[in-house]
Amino acid sequence: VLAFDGMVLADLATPCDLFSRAQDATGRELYDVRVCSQNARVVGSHVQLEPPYRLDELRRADTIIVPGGEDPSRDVPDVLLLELTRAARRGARIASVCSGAFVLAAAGLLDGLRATTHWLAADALARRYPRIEVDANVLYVDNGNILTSAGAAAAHDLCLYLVRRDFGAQVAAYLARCAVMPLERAGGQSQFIVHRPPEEALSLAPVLGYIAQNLRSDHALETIARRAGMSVRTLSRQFRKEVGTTPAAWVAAERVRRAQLLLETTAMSIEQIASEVGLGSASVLRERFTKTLGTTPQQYRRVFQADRSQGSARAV
DNA sequence: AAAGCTACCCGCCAAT
DNA sequence: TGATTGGCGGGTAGCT
Repeated sequence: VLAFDGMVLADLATPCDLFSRAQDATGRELYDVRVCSQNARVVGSHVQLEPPYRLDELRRADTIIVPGGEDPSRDVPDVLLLELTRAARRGARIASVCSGAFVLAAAGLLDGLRATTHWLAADALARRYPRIEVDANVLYVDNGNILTSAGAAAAHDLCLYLVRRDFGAQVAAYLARCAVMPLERAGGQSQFIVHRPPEEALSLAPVLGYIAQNLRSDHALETIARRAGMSVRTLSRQFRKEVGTTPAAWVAAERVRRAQLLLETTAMSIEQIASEVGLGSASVLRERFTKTLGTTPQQYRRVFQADRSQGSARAV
């Protein structure tokens, strides 16, 4: 994990905490986390740090995490960019958090790739580096060895994703539980972007509420449109504008989210839950579940319920 | 797992 | 003239 003057503390701390807490079934630590910096002392706006490693550590790292800087327009030292490009050339995995994408961009690592950053900085990134395809809607983007993620909390999502990639959903799910985080958040950044003033944003709220209350029943696009008092086409557009997704996608996500809740808090059978959330059968639930969360319902339940019965001896 | 089919999404355009 | 709406249809994601 790279530290540099002016970095955002949380962007640095989150990967450190999450990765170092990752362990397999036998309790073995899965990552060797090292914080490195150019100089012995790093100045943040609230703390001064003395990271134990220097930049040459970047030559050994399998994965390099680059935090965001408080001022993205501030130039990072050339030597740092040099080490990053060098690391990229030898095939190291490099991931940025928040405005750390600007550092990767400055090193030329994002040219021609899809990337994300904090939604407030997305325009600036796109303007400054036209060769990057900036997507402000997602929490993170995976290009294989080059990854970028959105604002501070998305560091959680990114790290959990990496752990899942490296060691599987079980390990990641345990970590998520420790951090009191969902394994995967649906909806991307767009759910946090304010699309319009609050009063107006309410226009779809009653319909959304109704659907959430009646998940069991069928929610065809046309039915929703009628309930909202607008045409199908207009509903689709309004939905995109206010909610950030499409109606069908939102309903589907809502069903899975409710299923998660029921798995965590009840002893209902998978079949019962499927019908409760409006999914045709247990197999449909299963498929939707693995597709969006990367775990099976049973696994999810086991992991999240085990926590309750054990107490939280290992929790934070 | 494969396949057919339905419903959805979204670009486009005309109407308001 | 610009903004919004509603309908159409092709391509397709997802359900049975």
